[in-house]
Amino acid sequence: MTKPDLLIHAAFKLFYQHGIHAVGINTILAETGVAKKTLYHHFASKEALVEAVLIYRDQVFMDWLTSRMMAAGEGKMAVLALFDALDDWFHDRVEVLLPFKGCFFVKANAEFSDHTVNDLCQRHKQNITSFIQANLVGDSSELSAAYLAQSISVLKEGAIAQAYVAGDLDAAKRAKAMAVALLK
Amino acid sequence: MTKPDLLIHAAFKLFYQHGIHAVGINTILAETGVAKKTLYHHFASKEALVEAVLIYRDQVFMDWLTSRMMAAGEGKMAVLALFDALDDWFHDRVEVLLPFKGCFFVKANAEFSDHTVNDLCQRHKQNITSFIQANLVGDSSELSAAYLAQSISVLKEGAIAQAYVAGDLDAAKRAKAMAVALLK
DNA sequence: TAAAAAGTAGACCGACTGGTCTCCTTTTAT
DNA sequence: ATAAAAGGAGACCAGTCGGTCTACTTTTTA
Repeated sequence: MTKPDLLIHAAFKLFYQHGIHAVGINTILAETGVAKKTLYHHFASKEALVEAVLIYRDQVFMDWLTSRMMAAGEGKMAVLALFDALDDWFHDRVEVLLPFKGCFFVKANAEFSDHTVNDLCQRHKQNITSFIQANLVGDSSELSAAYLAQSISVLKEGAIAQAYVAGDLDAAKRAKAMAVALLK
Repeated sequence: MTKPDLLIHAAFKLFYQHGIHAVGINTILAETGVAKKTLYHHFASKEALVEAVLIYRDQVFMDWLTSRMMAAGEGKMAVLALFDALDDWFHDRVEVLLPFKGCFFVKANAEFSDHTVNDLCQRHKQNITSFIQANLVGDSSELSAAYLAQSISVLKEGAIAQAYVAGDLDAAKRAKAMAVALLK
């Protein structure tokens, strides 16, 4: 693994667990054994590393989610599979996502205001909603695909937040039941 | 207003907007004009102030929410009024909650791990779910009040997260529509 | 009115932050 | 083989962090 990737992986793990402001650059260095000079050779600043971490997590999460959804079929089947995937995530059955600690983008977004980080988080959320919507167009429904996709997103966000903050690890199952009713 | 209250108000405003770790004690002092000694006369540490702020916000939020729900009637009517209240909050029509910046407890929870703060956030969420549940017991339904209350909580959390992170300010309206279907 | 409590201003402290720099070694590519 | 790039170890920097302390003033209370 290249040094930048090594740093991004370690940084994500620490940021995800303890928060971004709570983790100093020196902690990441100590964790990886990488020299400070090397870090600043590849990243202009901590901020740049944070952004790289967000982009990395976006890719990992989207790749995982899309593959899980596509494997389940098309249209509504794919959308409902989203909640099965979430359920696996909450119960730590998805290694690539690391032990469940809520949504990294929601958490990162909470630590900044009027910042590039916020844009990256918003874009990540919009990407997911767009992907859901793409699976819904064409399906017969009196409700528009856009409206349905946004509703599904509400269920998805709610399940994640409820599972993490309130410790309700079965939130995805309830969210799925509501999604079934919505898409029927 | 007493000094402790003054500090708590200003601290909440700053923490809510910029994050807890991002706001130093000196910023709060400068904002309020209070002397550092006075702050440490009333609070043992920044941590103690943070906890006081969480308790304060819990009270303000719960008072507002319960009064909005009770004013709408009983049972399902109260529960559905929750989403109307959220819609007002998202659109900055609720002065006591300050301009909408997402859920303070979700944000605070994101900045700590294995900490008193996390317990306070979890308890806040559980209090709300319990209150919802209390409005649902007795209502005829094949689903238990506990299950319904948790589902409503998923919708509520989802609406807040979606409104804040994705900028979908009408998320409460969609959540309400799903709540109507759920409680029917 | 006098003692006690609460408040102010700000110097000061050690610890830590993100970031720079020097010196030296290892790896890579031509 | 050799030059360039990447990496390591860590001293060092200015700034900021939470928190303490002194000296003095204001407010409250009995």
